[in-house]
Formats: sequence, structure tokens, C-alpha cells
Amino acid sequence: MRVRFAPSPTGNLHIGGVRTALFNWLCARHYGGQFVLRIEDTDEKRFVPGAADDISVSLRWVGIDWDEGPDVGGPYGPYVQSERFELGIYQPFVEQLLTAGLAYMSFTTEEELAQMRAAAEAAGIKAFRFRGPERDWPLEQQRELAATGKPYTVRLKTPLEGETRFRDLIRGGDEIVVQNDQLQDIVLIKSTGMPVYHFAHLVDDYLMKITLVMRGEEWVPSTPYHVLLYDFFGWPRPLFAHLPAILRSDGKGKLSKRKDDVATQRFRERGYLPETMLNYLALQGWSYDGVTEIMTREELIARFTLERIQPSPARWNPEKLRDMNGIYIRKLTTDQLAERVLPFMQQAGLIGDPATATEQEYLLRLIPLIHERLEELQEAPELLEFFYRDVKPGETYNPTDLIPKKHDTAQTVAMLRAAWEALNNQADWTPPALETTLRGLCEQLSVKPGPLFGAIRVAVTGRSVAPPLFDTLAGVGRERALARLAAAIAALEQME
RNA sequence: GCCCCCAUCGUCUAGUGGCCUAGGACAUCACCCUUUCAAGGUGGAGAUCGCGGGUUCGAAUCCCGCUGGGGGCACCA
Repeated sequence: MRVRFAPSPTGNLHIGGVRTALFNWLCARHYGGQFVLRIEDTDEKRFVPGAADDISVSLRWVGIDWDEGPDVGGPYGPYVQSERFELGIYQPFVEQLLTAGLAYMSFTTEEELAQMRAAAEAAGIKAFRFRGPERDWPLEQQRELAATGKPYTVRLKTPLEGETRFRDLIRGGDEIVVQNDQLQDIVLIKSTGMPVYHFAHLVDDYLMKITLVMRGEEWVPSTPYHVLLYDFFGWPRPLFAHLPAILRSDGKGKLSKRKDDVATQRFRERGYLPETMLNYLALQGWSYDGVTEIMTREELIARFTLERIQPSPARWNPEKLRDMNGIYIRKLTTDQLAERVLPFMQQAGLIGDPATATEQEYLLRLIPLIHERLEELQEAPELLEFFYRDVKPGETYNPTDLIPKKHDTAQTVAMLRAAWEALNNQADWTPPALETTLRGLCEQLSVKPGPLFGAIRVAVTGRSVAPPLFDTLAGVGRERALARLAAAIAALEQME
């Protein structure tokens, strides 16, 4: 089996593209075969420099590799269509079609076409299907006119009657049947001489011996043209598998690059793990047994089968993705998580770049405190900030946050004073020792842990939600903890 | 408008004629754990399988129609 992923470098690779690549890759790896990466850059107008790199980087990031492609080469190269065009690879096939009378030169210009469409619409004809007058001309007549220098495109001479049918692996049952009078004479070669997708991809798939064409379902309506072309050439048709669309989370339409934040690299920036993306994306249109969801790369390869790809569309679910990322983060060891969190800390300016040994050690010590609270790595700097930057009542937090529910300022001051006293006498600054001391203080003051610990938490972290208190105190350190407590007490006294 | 595809809890999905009083996951609610938040545990609510006709002893599962949703109709891919 030979499959391929053939994106066009018109922008950043979005998540839907990765899904298509993933399914192709999974197929090649599961069934045994080659996965080819081919860049389809025949649209000079929409070409975006750097987009091809973004494609490679994004695919490699999630762990997809290819057996043949622009950078790794292969027996059917080159793997970039513009280069193939330069080599004249498509030309003989155009000639073949022309000579056989299966395609023709069309001299109707884009402007004329636009006018015809407008006129058709004005006349109430909703479906404008173009077929050029030259389709009935002898080839010689077409060539003569072309020789005068008049620009032309090459169009497919689609049959006027009959029907075209093909099967789709994912929509297993009946054949998809299209009446030929519903087709039109699509452009195969632009007036610039550059082939259009419909032609170029097909020639390349043939030359590269692709046996299964797996792509997004938006291609179903144009598959009749492709099938016609295979038959015209007398080439064996590949198998077709059109993947279900991924719909936007609100259900309104397909996920789109323009409307949604779905550039693959954006997920990386937000702290999604590649293993999460691979796993989640595999579940966009495929399922294993309806129960098992968390699967490694190897398990996905072993379990992936074409039969279990859904025909119905998947819906993008950011919450589920987030949840799954949390699961994968919790699977990491402290060392692994620290390593992955480090760049985010550096970007937030909390840790230097390069990080010193001390900084690395400190981070390693703090990681366990946030490990199971993290769902996106980008949240780490925010959760850890108070370990790195001072907290000041009235500046980084509101002093009234110190006062627990059903307590007043005076009571809070008394509690914090007692806490400061107790901690100031504390020699052993480890979590268990701190716990013994503070629990003892609760009994001594006959207050519940909730209010006391809450007040201390706000004083030391500047927030009411933070990791467990004793670990936090130990992490912040004796001197800073006492100073923050003192500052909190002072701020409250000032309020009275 | 025309053509094509799709249709099970709010969402994703299991289900391929009887194992379905429809299973799992996310989200949601409650309780437990608990110093806050998470994580974890337990439990709840949530789907007359879009609607209407068939076929069959029997249908979520097969057939037809309707409706709804999605996609396509470029010298873009």
C-alpha cells in the first residue's frame, strides 16, 4: 500500500491537515507500506514562503514521519510539484489527452467566463456549467489558434451523457453515482502552463504509484473528474477514502484556518503535548472499540483500521482535548514535565535562558506542586509566579482577600500574628514539620484549618487558590514567607 | 438553485436484525477525600436511536420518502 499527504503551502498547517496526514500515515504503518509527503504548490498566487517548512515541522512534532518526500527524497522524486513542472513531467500527459481528443484548448478568457456566469445568473440559471465551443474543433484548428499567441487553457472534455461512478472505502455500501450532465469541462492546465490540482495530483499519484487516495471529504464532488481522467488514460484507479470533515465546536460549518485558532503550532505554543495531539486527532473520525481512548503511538498503529473510520463528521471539542492533555501531563515524570515546562517559564521571564543549575533545581522542586493541576503547559508560569516574584498587599493582591469568611479584620490580624510567631520560631522548614506546627496552632487558637490556612495562603501567595499550603511554604522559603506574612499583617492593621 | 455526503445522550462515540431496561468518554450535578484549587473515588441526570412509512416473528441496525446538518459548484487546493 502506498499513500500520501499532499498539502499546498498556502499557510500554516492546521489541525485538520494533520488529521489527514495522520490517517494516511497510520494506514501505511498499520498495513505496511509507504507514506509519501508531496508539496502541491501549483498555485503561484497563494503560495506562502515558509509554509512548506511549517508543514514539515508540524508533522514531525506530532511524531509523523514519511518514507519519501521533499527533504528525504525517494525513487519518484522530486516531491514538489513546481519542481516537477520545471522538469516537464506533466507535458507529455497533456499532449496525450489532447491527441486522443479527451481534452481541448479553450480560448475563453477569465473575463469572458465571468461575464457568462453573470449573464447566466441574470437569466435565472443557477447552475452554470461551462463547456467550451472548441471541444468540437479539430485539434489542428486549436493548435493554429494557439500558434497565433492567443492564451489558452486546456480543459477536460467531459462526456455529455451517461454517468460516472466510484466507490469510497469509508462510505462502503453503494457506489457514488454522478450524472455526467452535472459535470463541466474543468481546467486542467492554466493559461500560464501550470497544471491545476485536478490534473497534477493525479499524474503524480499515478507516477508515484499511490494505491490509496485518502483525503478530506470536500474532494468527493470532484472525484468524478479524477475517475474520468484515470479511465481516459487507461490507468488503474486507486482506492478512494474520503475522511469526514471536522466541524467547528459550535457546529456551524467546518473548522477553518481563518475563523478558528487551529494552526498546529499554536497548540504547541499553548502547551499541548504532541502525544495528546496524536491521540486526540486519531479519534477525530476513527474509534477503536468505543471504550478505549488513551492510546500510544504504537497502540494506534497496531489498532488502526480503515473499516473503523466514520463517515459522519467529527466535531472539534477543545474541552476534551484539554482534558486529554491533562491526562498525558499526569503521565509524565517530574523530570519530564520540568523539561517541558522550562521553555514556558523562560518565555514568561521567570527563569533565565539558559537556565542556571539553581533555577533548574528549584523548578524541579516546584513541579510536583502543580503537576496534577496542569492542563496546558502555558498555565505553569501563572501557577508558579509567586514563587518567583514578590507578592505585595495592595499591589499584587487585595488585602481584604486575607480575611476569611465569617471573620473580621481584627481576628485575621490575630491569626496571622500567631502564625508569624509560630513560624518565626520554626527551625525545621519542611512540609511535615510545618504541618505539625500549624495544626497545633489551630488547636491553640481553636480555629478550623480552613480560615487559618486560607489567610496564610493569601498572605504568602497573594491568591486564594494555590497548591497545598505546607509545600507552598517550604517552596517559598522561610525568609520570604515570614516577610510576606509581616507585610500582610501590616496592611490589615493599616485598614483598621 | 443544482449535485454529493451524513444523521445514537449537550458533544464525540459503541452498536452491523434478537445479547439494548442502548455501553463508554468529555461537559454537567451531588457526595466522599480535603487547608483552597485540582487530581482521585462513588453516584445521578441526560438518547422514545431526527421524523414518517415499509421489510421482518423481531430494527438503532435493512429499504423508501421527508426533514435537518455538512460539503461542492474557480485558470484555489
